[in-house]
Amino acid sequence: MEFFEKTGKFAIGSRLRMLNEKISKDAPEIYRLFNVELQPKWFPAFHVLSQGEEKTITQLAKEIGHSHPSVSKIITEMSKKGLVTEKKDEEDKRRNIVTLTEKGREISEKIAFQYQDVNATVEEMLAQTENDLWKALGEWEKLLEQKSLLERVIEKKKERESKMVKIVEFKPEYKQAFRDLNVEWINTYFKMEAADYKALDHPEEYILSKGGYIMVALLEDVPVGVCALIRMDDDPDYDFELAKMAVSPKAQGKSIGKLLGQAIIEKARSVGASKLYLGSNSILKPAISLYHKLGFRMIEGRTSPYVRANVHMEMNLN
Amino acid sequence: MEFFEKTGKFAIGSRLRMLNEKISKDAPEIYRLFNVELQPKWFPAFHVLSQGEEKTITQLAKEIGHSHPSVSKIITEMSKKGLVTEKKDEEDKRRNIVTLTEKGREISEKIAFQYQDVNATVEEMLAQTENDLWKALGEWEKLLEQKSLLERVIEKKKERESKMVKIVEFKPEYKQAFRDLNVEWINTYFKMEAADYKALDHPEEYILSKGGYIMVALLEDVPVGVCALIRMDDDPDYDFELAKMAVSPKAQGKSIGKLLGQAIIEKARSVGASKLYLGSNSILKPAISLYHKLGFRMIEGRTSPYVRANVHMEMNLN
DNA sequence: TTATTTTGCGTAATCAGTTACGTAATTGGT
DNA sequence: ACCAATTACGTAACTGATTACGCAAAATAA
Repeated sequence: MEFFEKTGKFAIGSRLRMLNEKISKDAPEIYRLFNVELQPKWFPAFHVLSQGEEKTITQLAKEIGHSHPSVSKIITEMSKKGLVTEKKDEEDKRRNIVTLTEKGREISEKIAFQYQDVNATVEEMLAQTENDLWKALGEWEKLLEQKSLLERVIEKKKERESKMVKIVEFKPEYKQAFRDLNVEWINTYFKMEAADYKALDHPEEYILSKGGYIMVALLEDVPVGVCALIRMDDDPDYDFELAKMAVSPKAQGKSIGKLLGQAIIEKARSVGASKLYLGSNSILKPAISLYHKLGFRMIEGRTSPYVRANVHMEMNLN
Repeated sequence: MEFFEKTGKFAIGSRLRMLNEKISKDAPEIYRLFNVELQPKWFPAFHVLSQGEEKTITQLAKEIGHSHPSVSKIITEMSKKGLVTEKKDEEDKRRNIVTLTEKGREISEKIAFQYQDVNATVEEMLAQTENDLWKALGEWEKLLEQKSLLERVIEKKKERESKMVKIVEFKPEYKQAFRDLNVEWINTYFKMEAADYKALDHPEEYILSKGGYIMVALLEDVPVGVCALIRMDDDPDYDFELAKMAVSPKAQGKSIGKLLGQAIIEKARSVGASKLYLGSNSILKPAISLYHKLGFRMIEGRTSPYVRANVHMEMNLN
């Protein structure tokens, strides 16, 4: 299919489907060729049963990787053709125990040649190709077991998007964004406090001029996240408080908080700080989890000028 | 899936289907993740249209490798969502010309990132495997284009079965089979003639004792085909007539005729014959085609003791 | 022991594709 | 110039799978 060469890997699902279709279109003919009165779709269940043991519907479903209603239907069909018998389990009356009949066993012998020839054909085809389809399928099954395609795509998306985010130092033109982004999230969870207004309305005066820092995350040159490092003159244990971290809800899911956090910690380190403090609230689970990832640890028995702070964390920079 | 390791290559169809299923289960989520209001099944048609040109239903179907009713449905659905417009071709009023709308074009821009991320994800997965699934799929498509799975299996079957056929010299115990196999086919197409009875009822007397030969094809020690080499004393041009070739209808499709023919020609050669004759009838197309394959050429203007012979062939053994 | 949860499995609805078929328009052969 | 064959495409029926749902039996918890 030329189409696939043009669309690229995006269409791998379609491609699998179409190859499967080409192959399974021949399947009924092949059964007819060998005079085996079996529908191709019966094969997986039939094959498991022909190993000799009796099985329940759900056991079969699990082994062949189908849904149980699918197996249920298949077994009813085979039962009608006299290939299997169903009987209720005496001990557990919900169970439907399926066994191959005499006729079923005869067919399973007859199918051996077909099995052998098809296998040999496929092996021959595999030998004629450079890339082993069979092994490749196995490898993909394993990869997808470890992590689904969706999860992988989510990661890729984040990776790309976080590459588009730039972290820069505060400039006067970001003053409005610094205020707005913070006001937005504070108001969704809490109420603005006096200390908030001071710092957010006058960042130069209350943060920067006192030796603090503000970093801004830009997405396509638009500020979408901010974070501040505020000098702590009142407590000699700490150099800075990490505060005023806010990310626009529109830019969520791009690891912007993480990037900002990493950048601001790097900044603290570069100016010689050795210990940081931060106050947060226990209802902000994702934020606290982020702080943990950045290297902060919980501490007990501190107070903060903010009413909303009921969780206290610190981080050593050495 | 452990199941596939147990069943072997026979289940390659199932395996393709299941991998496809795992992948396509994630597809709608991925579209949602990127905020693209497109159904996964629309993608192939959508992608072709987003290349810019307008297309008819059948053109689309051919390009994406679906049936036209499938495309027809997909286009109606997309049309309802305002992604495409349909309009009748003025020149050929049967044609339904499909174009992307403004909204469709917007989505096609939005999808670019999704496309890019999914592609990158798949590439990454391919890089993590030893056997390249993508290339393998391409190779299989090519192989199946050249020769379908069914054709390949038929060949394999013949190959195996012809290995089970043994060609042996005549023994008295095969006398009945020699007669029955010939009577059966002669009576289905023609009527038995006097010359037939002579040779078939008394092969020792009329064939072997005059320096002729009979070969028998055995399938699991049961005679399923016979063929004779009859001395031609009346015509100095030829050493033998190849005659009385008969294969049981139950054993058709196993190249038994070919094996018998090759064996008897080999026999003729080994006893120093240099030219063979045979007479047949023009309605026996497969037989004549077999004689051609064995090396016989048509000749004109001969007669034969058999009424049914209206085709005459010969073969040089040098 | 009794109430709740889990399990086994059958039925119904849905889904994404297919083949079969019918109709109308166009093309081609005589 | 006309009749037959071919083409475009929509509708309907079918297919092989799935998810959703519900009931009864068994297992578990209170």
